[in-house]
Amino acid sequence: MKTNAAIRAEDLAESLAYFEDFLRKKGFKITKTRLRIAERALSASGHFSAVELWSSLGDRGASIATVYRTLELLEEAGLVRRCNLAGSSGAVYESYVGKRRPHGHLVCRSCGRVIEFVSRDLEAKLEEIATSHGFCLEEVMIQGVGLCRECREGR
Amino acid sequence: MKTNAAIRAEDLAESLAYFEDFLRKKGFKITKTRLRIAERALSASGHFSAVELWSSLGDRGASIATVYRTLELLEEAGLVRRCNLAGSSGAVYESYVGKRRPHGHLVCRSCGRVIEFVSRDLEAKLEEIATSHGFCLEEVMIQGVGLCRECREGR
DNA sequence: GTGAGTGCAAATGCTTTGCATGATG
DNA sequence: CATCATGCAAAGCATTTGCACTCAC
Repeated sequence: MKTNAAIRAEDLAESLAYFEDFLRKKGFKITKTRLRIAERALSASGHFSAVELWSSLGDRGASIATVYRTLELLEEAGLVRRCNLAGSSGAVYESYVGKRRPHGHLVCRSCGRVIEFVSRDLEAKLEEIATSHGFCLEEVMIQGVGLCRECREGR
Repeated sequence: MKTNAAIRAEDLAESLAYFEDFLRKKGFKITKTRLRIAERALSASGHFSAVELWSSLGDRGASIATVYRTLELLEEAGLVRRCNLAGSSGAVYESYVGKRRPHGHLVCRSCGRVIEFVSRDLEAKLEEIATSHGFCLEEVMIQGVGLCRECREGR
């Protein structure tokens, strides 16, 4: 699992502090294991699976069960997003540190590359559609599947 | 599994004929089992899982393995779409008979209800974004998660 | 010290696969 | 009658759960 060199140390620290607050407010305990998992998850670049995160922690890091349990907490805290990218069998996660805005994904069905994009127009339009159905929109998942430039041009 | 009263018999027949053609062209065999599964899948209303389809066929219908294998063929033929709706653990499928246009879903996180919508604006916008990234868009999955009118108004 | 958190291993649920048998072109 | 399709059961994988032990508060 790659960690992001571009992530600002202060953003990470802020998010970790936020996570601690979240745990306190919910009456959950602040444990070394939770913080270890949170730090790794939040500083990840790109998308990662629970198993990838788990193995990147190495021995004595945490058990896979606890990784799943902690990722759920991080998601609840709004610090991490779980998404089902087309083509992958399981769920993948992404850190929201430094980019809280919702965004969409373009997934290349050939090389698996994921391109992220943000579009207020798209969000606004979907919000409008939801409202017209009396639906209260909380989360948006927009995904396009196809071929990226590199794969179209013969790699 | 519900079958759709609103589906037109001629649409279904046309799609089944198309599936047979597809099988012939690909050199696959046209078997009773495949046609049985196809007919049920194509005439379904709403979303259904492979297991739901399988159990709706009853004894002597088909094995679950063959249901999966046939759904894959139907998807390849473009007659059925497989989608990962938020909240459900496995994949669900939907028939494209009578509504070939791509469409999005609003999924209620409380009752699981799925509202379908079609928006050319949304599609066009996503197409535009993809193009600007040199990405060749083949398939679109748009999903909103939240609360439907009924659940917001206290069921 | 007490209850929540953790690791472990077993259980689960969905999906795929290997292989012997059966049906299709 | 040669293949491909099917059923069955077993395997696979991601994820969840039960339970005894450990740690944070």
